[in-house]
Amino acid sequence: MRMSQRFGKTLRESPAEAELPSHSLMLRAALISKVAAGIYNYMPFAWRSVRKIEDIMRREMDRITGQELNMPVVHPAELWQESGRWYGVGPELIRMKDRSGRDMVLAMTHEETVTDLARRYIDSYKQLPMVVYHIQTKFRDEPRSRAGLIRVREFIMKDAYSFHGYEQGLDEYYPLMCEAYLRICRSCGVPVVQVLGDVGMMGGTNAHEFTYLTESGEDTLLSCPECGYAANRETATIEKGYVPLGDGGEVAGAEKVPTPGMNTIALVGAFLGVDPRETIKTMVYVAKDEAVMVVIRGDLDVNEKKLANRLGVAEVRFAEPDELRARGLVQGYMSPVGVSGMKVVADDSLLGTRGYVAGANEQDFHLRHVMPGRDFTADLTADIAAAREGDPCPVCGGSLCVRRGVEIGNTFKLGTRYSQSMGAGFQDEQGNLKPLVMGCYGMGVGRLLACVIEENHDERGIIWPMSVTPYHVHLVSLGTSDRVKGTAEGVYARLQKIGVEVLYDDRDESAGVKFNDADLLGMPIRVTISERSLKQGGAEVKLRREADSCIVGLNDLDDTLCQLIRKEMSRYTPEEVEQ
RNA sequence: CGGGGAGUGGCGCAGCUUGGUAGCGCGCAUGGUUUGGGACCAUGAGGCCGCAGGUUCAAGUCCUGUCUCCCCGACCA
Repeated sequence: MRMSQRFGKTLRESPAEAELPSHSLMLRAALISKVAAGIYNYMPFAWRSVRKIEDIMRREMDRITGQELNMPVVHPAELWQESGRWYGVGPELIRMKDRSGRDMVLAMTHEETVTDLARRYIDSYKQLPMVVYHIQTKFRDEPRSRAGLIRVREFIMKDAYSFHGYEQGLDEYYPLMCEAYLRICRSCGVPVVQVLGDVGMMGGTNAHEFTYLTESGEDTLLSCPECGYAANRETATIEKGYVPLGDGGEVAGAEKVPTPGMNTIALVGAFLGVDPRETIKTMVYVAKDEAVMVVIRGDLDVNEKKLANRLGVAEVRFAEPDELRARGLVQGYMSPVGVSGMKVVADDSLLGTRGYVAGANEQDFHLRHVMPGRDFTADLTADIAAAREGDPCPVCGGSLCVRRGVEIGNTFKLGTRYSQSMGAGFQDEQGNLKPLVMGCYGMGVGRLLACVIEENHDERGIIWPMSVTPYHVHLVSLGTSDRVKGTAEGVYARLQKIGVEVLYDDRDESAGVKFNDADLLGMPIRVTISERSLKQGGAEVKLRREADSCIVGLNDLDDTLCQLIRKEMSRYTPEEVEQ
């Protein structure tokens, strides 16, 4: 490729809209160009990288028996009505009508279409397991796009789907996919951590996210530096410990005590001389118009996402003060003791026999010796506690850290969520009709590209990993003499002939312009041919990621470059990644 | 959807307070001199100042509405 003919040119200044390095560099290097909020053109250089990333994904999917196919972007609404998501998913699903008035949707994911395929073509256990994938456009009308390609509305995704006869089959296959995901990211020069994820609206039983850790990420996760435990904030658990009875005796009967003005856990605890762990915190949430009383040990906080999941609703909100008053509840002095007509959800931190301080449902009064199970009963007891910085790790008890990251991929054990609603079954060895057990696995191509740059750049520009670089070599000629130009042209032709991907800066620009563009564009190897280099014996060869350069004789140049490319490439060849 | 900010040649910005010929840098075109870290000189091209109303003799500038974009939050497989 000749720079003089390149479609797209570099910018000296970063466009005002860019905040993240990856966004700014992609705009300055003319890798992407915005069409609308969250909708981008991929320019030729970026597209070359995209294709290489896709090929890495293909390699890894094929390696674990994936079969590539292609499913459409526009789906008939019927499929989504069958799965139920036509009714459950909000405005992020673009709905439209075709010319005959038929309801259609723009694909935001492909569980429906792939399940439709499975029910047509999978009949027997003999065909299982079956794994298909495609790399294709998705559209999600997100409320807010941000940060260039990190979060967009239209994007390319590699999504794979596996079909199994039994849970056990999925359990056996699932780790292979996780390993493939780690290998893909490693091959692209992006370090990721595998974290426990929330199953969210996808349904299913088990999920992981593959997250690139960066402060500018939008995902929050908790990780344990001691043992490596890592989980999304929405699903992270903590070791809550059990608070034994102070005196080891029996729990006395509940006793009302005056606590004037003590309307927070901290105030009550200090006033009565008890640890917050010996108190019950009571809140009222509203889930789908139903008020729910939520209790948790006083030192802990409620994770609203966990609570919503437990209640089977999309979201919960804090009850308004007048909603509390309408039920005769006094803010700051609430508890489930003596309250009827409301569902009570208790965090499992309140399990066990001991007395707590709780509200008396009366202004300026609390109760001592309140015992869950005796003085009130919960309709549902579950883990609804929020994991916070410094909380004990559920695995080893170490101190959890809050980290931010970008979710590049995710894996789900879907189970029979879609096969059941859409009637995708198979016959087992006994001839019984069973629903297919499914897994689904997504990975964002553009997002991964953005993370490649986010991870691999310096203040001068991009530093492409050899595995996904648009071109292997950036050939720069300096000066306009026939000798220099002729030599550079010859090298350009020869390298192309032996299969090296060369970007040749043949422009009549000053050295500064060319070097700065080379640094910004970031090809891993730069080859400079000038009067000076020829005088020194050949061409100057420099790695983008290193400061030093060396002179290589023109006769040795081809071999040297091929070796260098191979060596650089090997840095991104995945070894077996431990599960 | 809530809070904040911004729309002026391709990019970065000034001009708006106090209405009166639309400017600067980069980029682009042509000619010349340059050529190892964003060269220089000269001459040019390119803008319904987001859009629509209104006020005014006169609106980039004042008023109203509207659209779009960015950031934070909510949301998000």
